[in-house]
Amino acid sequence: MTGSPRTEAEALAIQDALRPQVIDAPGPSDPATVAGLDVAYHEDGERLAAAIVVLDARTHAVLDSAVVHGRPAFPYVPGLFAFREVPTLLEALDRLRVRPEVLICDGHGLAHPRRFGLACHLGVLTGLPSFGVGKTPLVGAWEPVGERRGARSELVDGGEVVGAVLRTRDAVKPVFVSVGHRINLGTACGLTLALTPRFRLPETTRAADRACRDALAGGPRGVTVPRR
DNA sequence: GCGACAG
DNA sequence: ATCTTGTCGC
Repeated sequence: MTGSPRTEAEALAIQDALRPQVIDAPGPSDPATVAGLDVAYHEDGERLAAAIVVLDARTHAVLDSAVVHGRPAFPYVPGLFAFREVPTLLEALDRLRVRPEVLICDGHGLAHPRRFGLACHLGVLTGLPSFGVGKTPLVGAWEPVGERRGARSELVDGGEVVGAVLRTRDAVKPVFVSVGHRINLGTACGLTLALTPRFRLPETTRAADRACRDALAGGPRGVTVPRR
């Protein structure tokens, strides 16, 4: 009942079954390792590459990584997005040698129409603390966010706080942070800020994004840059 | 009915 | 997601 769905109705049933398993806990505010997860799609829409990169939480040095090629497991439907990428991401997670303490996903967690976005899904399936950092909103409304890095505003949907709109760089478009599993919003925002010393997106997300894009392109070859 | 809609 | 460098505005 929790495998890959064939229809939207099955997907909704799986979300309903897994949602009660989300655990509300403080989470590790000072983890030793953090992992970034991301997926890149081939233009043919038939192939994808999923990457997970584990970083030292303090130095941001790469400790481990895994990239797996696969196929989208479900069509793209807002709200059911996780079903596309979860199977391949879980495979990549199995290949890691270093078990990360926190998963940082490219997408939302509770900031989802049924409170079960990708970050919740991966958290419940792996049992690991997780949260999501999205570049654009899926649900919710918020008050204008202060222009300085660190400023945040509550992301509210259906009368409840489902996440935070967080400014990670001065005067740069904010990101959308939401809890996935076994971590709270304050901890998630703190980790997000610790991972954005220079860019809008967390170093974890950037590292995973690079890894899966490189893999799709055929992998880095030597030190030379592709020529005309 | 019309738009919005993570990646 | 992906197509994509320089350009417009403050």
